[in-house]
Amino acid sequence: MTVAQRPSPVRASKGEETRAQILAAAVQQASSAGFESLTIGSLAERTGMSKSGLFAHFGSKLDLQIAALDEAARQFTESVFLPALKAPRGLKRLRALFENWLGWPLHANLPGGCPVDAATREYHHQPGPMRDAALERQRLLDREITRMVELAIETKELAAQTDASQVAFGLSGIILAFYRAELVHGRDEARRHARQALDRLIRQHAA
Amino acid sequence: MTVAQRPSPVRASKGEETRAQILAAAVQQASSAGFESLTIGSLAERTGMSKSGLFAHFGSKLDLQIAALDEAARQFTESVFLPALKAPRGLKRLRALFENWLGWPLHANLPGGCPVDAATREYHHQPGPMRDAALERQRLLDREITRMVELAIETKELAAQTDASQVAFGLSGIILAFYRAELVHGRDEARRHARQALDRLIRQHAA
DNA sequence: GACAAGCACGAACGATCGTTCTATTCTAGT
DNA sequence: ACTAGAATAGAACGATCGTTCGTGCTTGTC
Repeated sequence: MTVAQRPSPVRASKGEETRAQILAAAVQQASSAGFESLTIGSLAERTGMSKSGLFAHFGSKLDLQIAALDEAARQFTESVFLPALKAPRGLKRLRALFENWLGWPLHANLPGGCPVDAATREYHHQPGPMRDAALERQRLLDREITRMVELAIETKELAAQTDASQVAFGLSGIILAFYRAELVHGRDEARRHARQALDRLIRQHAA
Repeated sequence: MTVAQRPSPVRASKGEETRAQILAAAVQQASSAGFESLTIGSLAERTGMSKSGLFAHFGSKLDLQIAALDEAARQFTESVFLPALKAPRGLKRLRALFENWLGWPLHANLPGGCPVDAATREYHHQPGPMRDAALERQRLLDREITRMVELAIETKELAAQTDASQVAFGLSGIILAFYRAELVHGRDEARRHARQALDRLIRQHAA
């Protein structure tokens, strides 16, 4: 969920190509069943490779998990964050981010919602590289969102005394509640509630 | 002169007692590492039992997981929901529920937040008894919260035209954002943001 | 004190886990 | 076209998974 880190070359080598395929499958599986479900065996079957052949691309299960987390963050940046930057700074951009975010799991075929969120929940109590990586991503994300809110203050669309981090808190709550409501009440009702909640949040802090 | 030697006044049978101990450990572990991490072996080590001895209490891993989910829901009802019912209906009760909820994971030593939430995320894409049970719990919870909001409308503390389910959506978002912010920014800041978000939510729908 | 029932243990099962080897196939630069 | 190195497969390892089975303790009842 941060800035892109690797521009893709024109033609990747065979190895990098299959590695990318593996990671794509890994992200999907992690989204729906958690990063701990990323077993070498199941992933090998899913991609039609041998266990050892797949394993050789990463060297250890932990490295595979971290690579999958990075890939999930990269996808988020690519599908949600960067497109929002095309909108003019301020509320328009904030709303664009929000809409991209709501549609992301469906569009990217990530049935379990944001994988980084899943990882954060999964590892927050188990010290180690996965926990560190997930929390770092979340911090970065928070910083980006807060910055976007600050831009909306600078454009005077939000009141000058607005607490940007408080708005970011509210925004993350709407997204999280949306993912939950999507499961409990269905997509349409979840969208309706989420949009209304965002409108109310913005209205409340409007200049 | 028969000495009735009963260690505790109302003592459940030995079996039920150890079963309860196992479930208590299971709920804690599920909270921090997910229900899929509930392996017979690790749970046996944690409780100082043998694998087969522990296993005999449940008959299958699935039954153990479901029992753990039920126990988590029972704990939530006992520690969060029922105490709130002592407050007078309306906003007071809603606020009591909210405060109990915020403090629950810490007080109940559930480092990973609400286990039912964790289960919902973990299984929502894998059809089966766990998914069904988790979603059913969430629906029940939503109904209870919505009902509490409706009571606050009846007491005229909230506006008559308030959409109770929308307020319930907002409330769940605040709770979810709180759990997340607790990990990313620490408990104090998370509490501050959560309380202010609740105040704003209530003010917005106040009569 | 005998006896049935409830309860826990230890050993073992097949399956799968992550990982390490060696061997074979394929790709890419010349 | 040749070849060095990258990429993949296959077999096997010890560990752990969920589960079964047979056995021995406890416990409460006659």
